[in-house]
Amino acid sequence: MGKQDEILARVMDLIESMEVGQAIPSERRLSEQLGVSRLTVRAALDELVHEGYLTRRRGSGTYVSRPKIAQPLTLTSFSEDMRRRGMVPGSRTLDLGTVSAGARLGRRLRLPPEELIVRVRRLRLADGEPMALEVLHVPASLVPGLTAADLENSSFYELLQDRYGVVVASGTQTIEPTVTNDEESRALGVPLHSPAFLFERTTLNQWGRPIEFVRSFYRGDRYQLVTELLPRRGRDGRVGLGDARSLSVIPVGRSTAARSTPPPREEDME
Amino acid sequence: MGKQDEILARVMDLIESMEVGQAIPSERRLSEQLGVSRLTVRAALDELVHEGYLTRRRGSGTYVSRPKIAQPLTLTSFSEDMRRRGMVPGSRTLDLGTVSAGARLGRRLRLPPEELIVRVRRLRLADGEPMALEVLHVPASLVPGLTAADLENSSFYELLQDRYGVVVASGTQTIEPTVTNDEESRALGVPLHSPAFLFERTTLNQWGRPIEFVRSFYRGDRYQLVTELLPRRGRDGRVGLGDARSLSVIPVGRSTAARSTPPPREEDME
DNA sequence: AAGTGGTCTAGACCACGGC
DNA sequence: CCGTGGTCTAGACCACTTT
Repeated sequence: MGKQDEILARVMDLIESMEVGQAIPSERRLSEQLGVSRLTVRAALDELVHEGYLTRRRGSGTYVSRPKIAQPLTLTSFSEDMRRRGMVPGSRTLDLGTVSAGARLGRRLRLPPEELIVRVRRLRLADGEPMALEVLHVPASLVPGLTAADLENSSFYELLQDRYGVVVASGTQTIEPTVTNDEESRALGVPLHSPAFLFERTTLNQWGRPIEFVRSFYRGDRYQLVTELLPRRGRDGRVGLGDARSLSVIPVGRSTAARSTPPPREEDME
Repeated sequence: MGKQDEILARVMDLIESMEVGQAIPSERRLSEQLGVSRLTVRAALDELVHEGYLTRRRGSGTYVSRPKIAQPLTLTSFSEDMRRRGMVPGSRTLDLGTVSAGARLGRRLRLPPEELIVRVRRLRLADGEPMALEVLHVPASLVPGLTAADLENSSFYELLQDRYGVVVASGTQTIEPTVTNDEESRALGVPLHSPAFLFERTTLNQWGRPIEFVRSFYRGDRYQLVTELLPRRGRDGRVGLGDARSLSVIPVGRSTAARSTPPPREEDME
């Protein structure tokens, strides 16, 4: 564990005992008090600024920011995301079984087609309402003895780490627009052919081996992606909008009423 | 312009003259050759690594990477994005007119409802094929004398900066899944009720004043969002997948054939 | 053993904000 | 004016990869 991480934790504690808008001690003061160089302090603060906990004002100071409404979410932990939004997360396992991978899944998980995988379909709920339908695929050899109950009460990633010693290290996720089919509509409680996000995520462990492949259907009427666009100097010195950092998935809306097909949306601006 | 930016440009030039997989000079050598400290070199390389041009291997060296298939795109410059994909971008202005803002647009652009705005509908093409339908709204006072021809041949942001002295500084973009309506289907050449991304972007200048509000409909059969998920230590020291950095918009597929409604998609894994 | 990236140090100058 | 964040320097040690 580097000093930077230690500093980060210390400052995080400090922030939590402070009011929004208050200035934290200056970088020089912190480096002195904590016995590290200013650069080390800065590196730690950089992270907290990037994550939205702090705001810097040149010539003035560094301030505790209100956790942004569109605070970056993990894209991976549904439960934590919902809790951060003040909603009560839930999970209902629809079915769980072992099947052979087949060609397509084998390719995604880099397994021979005859290898066994555990396939779990589950419904993700927020405040009791269906938000997403998730189909999880994991090599069966990785999770011996996995039951539906295991998934109801704890994070799958925590389970992987604590019980199976599997550590997630990286992943890739693609996002597409789609419309719900018959089965998805029923599960999510939306009209047939409603707009939805299709997330496909492949997760790797520390050695680059695929751990899981997940397909999730998120209700389009309750989910929005938000990105903040930051300025970026072009190669020619020009300024434009660049990196889309801090992609957030935010639940929106409240209506539970059934809708017609195709679902209404805010009319075009005229 | 800081030294870091100069170094960045120098290294960028260097990279372009090298083969993928070759190692660039070590950080120490670069700092010596370029007459700056190693930290400055590192800061510059950090950016290039973040943008995917370079890969670091500890104990070994820093290598030119193949521009990733899912190289981070700007989300804002359609033309540049398409060129990076090796496609020929195009733009066809469907109509351009001046209307009063009204309540909703006025709110988005922070203008009184009676204020005039320029509204432009244009089709974005790649290799001659429609990819997206874009509706652009700009306060009329910002862009006096704007014509359809202006938009055909140059980037709108370049135009803003060069002719009108308006500098984009930040922005927020939301992304939703939707289905195309009648008009959008015709414009994009896809069946009615095809899945599509709806991007809504509000762009601000350096003083936080809204410059533009853009609604774009991207064909769901040609576009995918890709995010890389990076590990992130939790506050409790646990490791999970965290920040979704480098959101990319990538065009996919090639088919131009009309499809049924609802459009087919890869069948569910079984 | 030599060279690499990863981290850290102690100090410096600059541009900017607020007094 | 002084204190702030933003940038840069020259040097150091470590863990790691390569030979």
